[in-house]
Amino acid sequence: MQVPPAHQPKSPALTTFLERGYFEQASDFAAIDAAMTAGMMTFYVGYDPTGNSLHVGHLVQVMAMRALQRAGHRPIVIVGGGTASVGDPSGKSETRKLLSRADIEANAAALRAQLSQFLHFDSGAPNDAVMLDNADWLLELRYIDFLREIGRHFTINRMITVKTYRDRLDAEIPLSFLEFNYQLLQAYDFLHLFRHHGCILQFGGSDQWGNMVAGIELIRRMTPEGEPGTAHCLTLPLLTTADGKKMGKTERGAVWLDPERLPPFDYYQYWIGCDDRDVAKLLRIFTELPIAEIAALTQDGGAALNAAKARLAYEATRLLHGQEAAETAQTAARQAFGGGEDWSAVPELNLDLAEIKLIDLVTHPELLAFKSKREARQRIEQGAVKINGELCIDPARVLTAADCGGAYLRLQAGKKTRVRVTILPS
RNA sequence: GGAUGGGUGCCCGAGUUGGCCAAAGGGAGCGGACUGUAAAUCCGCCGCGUCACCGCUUCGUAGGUUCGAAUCCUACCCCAUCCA
Repeated sequence: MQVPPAHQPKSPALTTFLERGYFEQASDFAAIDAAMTAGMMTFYVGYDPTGNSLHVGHLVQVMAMRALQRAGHRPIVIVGGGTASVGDPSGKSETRKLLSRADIEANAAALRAQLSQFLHFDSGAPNDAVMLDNADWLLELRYIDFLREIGRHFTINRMITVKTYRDRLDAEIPLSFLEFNYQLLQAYDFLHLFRHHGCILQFGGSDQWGNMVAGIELIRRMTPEGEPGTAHCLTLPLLTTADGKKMGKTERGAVWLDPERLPPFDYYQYWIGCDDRDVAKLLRIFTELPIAEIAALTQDGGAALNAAKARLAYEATRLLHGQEAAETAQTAARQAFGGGEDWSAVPELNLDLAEIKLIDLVTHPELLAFKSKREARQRIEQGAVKINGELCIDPARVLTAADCGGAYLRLQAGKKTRVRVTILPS
């Protein structure tokens, strides 16, 4: 394990990694730098297809891949269709449930769609990203052959020193043989990619360190004398916010990249609501603004940071959802939170009703500004709700089409919720 | 398998001589004020409802005693530590 040397790396890609904050540690910093300097390098990142959407917590890795691809290197995205049926025990305190093939395939498709926002897969360039499913080579493995060829290179003595296994054993939480094999399979993935796709670098979160190193060692042992047998890995930092929480988690749940789960407007708001202390860091990691520009945006501090946050939110939203969505979100945010009256870009809620009580509106399942009527009543009475800019403290107030002033009603509930409501019986 | 301690609201954690307990305190969260859609601070809320002092459902699960139970009894489940 090496930390980056004091001197600057030679490759643009690694330079970017360092200055933007994607780098944590590497197996051999100088060798990776050399490989990146030499020309197009192939690297890979693995994903567990256990969910159908990525969230902001995954985004550092995505941005890092994007940076490397922009620097001319070739990403391979492994979707762990094979390993998902085993389950990575890393960072998990419990044995996880297994997924069906159909789920895995659907999740893989969703993953590819989201990554396509950040990486090019089909541009025709030599460094187009490639997505592979490790089920393609893992499922056909034959047990005895695998044991003889791969298993012989691993010692139990060494394997149980890996932190993720160590922790499980120390805590005496059952670690099944199935899960124990995860490391071998991931190492085998790396070997497969090394041999068949010329992949020499893997990166991932620091919880993947042990698995990645296992791959490097396997490759070294399996490579005949005289052939280049080096592979490398590096880890990305786990981001936390200034108040010590994991990036991308809010009380309302994860910050999803899927617009069906989290509309662009809310995605934009997530970024703009960040802590002052995090702005510069977030701009470096989640946007592609030049470092000098970021410095200029954030140098004044104080209220001037709001401009930087707006830029952060805009850029981050643009990368994920495109320019149009980003502009819409920006316009909507300025109107809704800046006291504007033109809410045409603000998210809307259409009600096919003649009338609705304020308390019912605010707890409407699609809005859920407050999670129960009891809470809603209290908040309304505390002055949390404004209708068309007017404070309304009567939970029983009845709203009709007349309140929409011909178009829509501007509802603000608490600090975050801004919705354009139309009440119109069909 | 045996012994002991323990399971309380989102989390931590009081409460177990039965009523004053919807349950102290802290944290998180939410709302308001102040600000800059930030932080800090202050005030308020923080089980649910057709809701000010009313009703309903909560203190591992299921029964029981009692006018009344988180608090007592019985069985069961789970957790921690120690012994075998």
